[in-house]
Amino acid sequence: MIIPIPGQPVRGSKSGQPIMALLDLLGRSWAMGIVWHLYSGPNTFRGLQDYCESISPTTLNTRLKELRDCNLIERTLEGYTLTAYGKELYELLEPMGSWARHRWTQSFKENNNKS
Amino acid sequence: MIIPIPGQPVRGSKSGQPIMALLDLLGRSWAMGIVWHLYSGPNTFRGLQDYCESISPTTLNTRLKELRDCNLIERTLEGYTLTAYGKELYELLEPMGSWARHRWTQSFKENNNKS
DNA sequence: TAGCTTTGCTATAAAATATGTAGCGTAATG
DNA sequence: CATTACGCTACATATTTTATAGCAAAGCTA
Repeated sequence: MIIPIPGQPVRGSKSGQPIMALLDLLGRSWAMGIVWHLYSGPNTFRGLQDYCESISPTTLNTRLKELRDCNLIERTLEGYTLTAYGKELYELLEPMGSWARHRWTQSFKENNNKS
Repeated sequence: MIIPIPGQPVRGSKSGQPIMALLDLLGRSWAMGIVWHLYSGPNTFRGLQDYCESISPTTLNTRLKELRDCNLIERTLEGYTLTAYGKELYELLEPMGSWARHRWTQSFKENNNKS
């Protein structure tokens, strides 16, 4: 699996615009979920496996490697942890949580009238 | 493919927490790229195909259906367009663009010293 | 120190998802 | 009519993810 690094061609962008590389990275299964979860504190491999109910160890390991290579997480004595960059990214992701709960959920209620 | 709707079980969350449903939806290939791109204006199926250099029509069509079912895009006379909800979501995504350019890119430069 | 448990992870096969290519039906244009 | 562009479907192939088993290393515990 190609590691999406800004400035290098990635899935969906030959120019390797940073945002495209980031969307590629975060678009892989479980990537955002891992970042989201680690914000609540460091966790072990098995702990993450439990959190991501249906992730396979193969995929978890692949994702962890990618996120490490992309400077978002690192390993410490306490387990996998968000780096400073990872925390910054989480903080950008966070507003999506309340938006999803309050606004997005609402949108499904408006559509009873649809076909 | 299961459409991730808040409140219903989705990939990675039996409880269907809205944020998990959203991460599932946006985590699918090209989903974020489509939202990102449509913010610059309505576009046609073929226009989106060109933008997403390597997407197949099959996947594009699947993704468009999902995004429509999830109230983020709709079809108008001008082509596919972000809904008001889609625009709100884009605005949450937008800060990631400059973060990727300025901060994330920087993180790769710091790591020359690594193994 | 021998056994048991936990942890991080690999191997492998099967299932799910995405790509690549061809091309159909419709509508507009000439 | 013929040509073109559009939205999309079909289908075979390739890639990615899951599911399951299990191994090697480290930490108890007796």
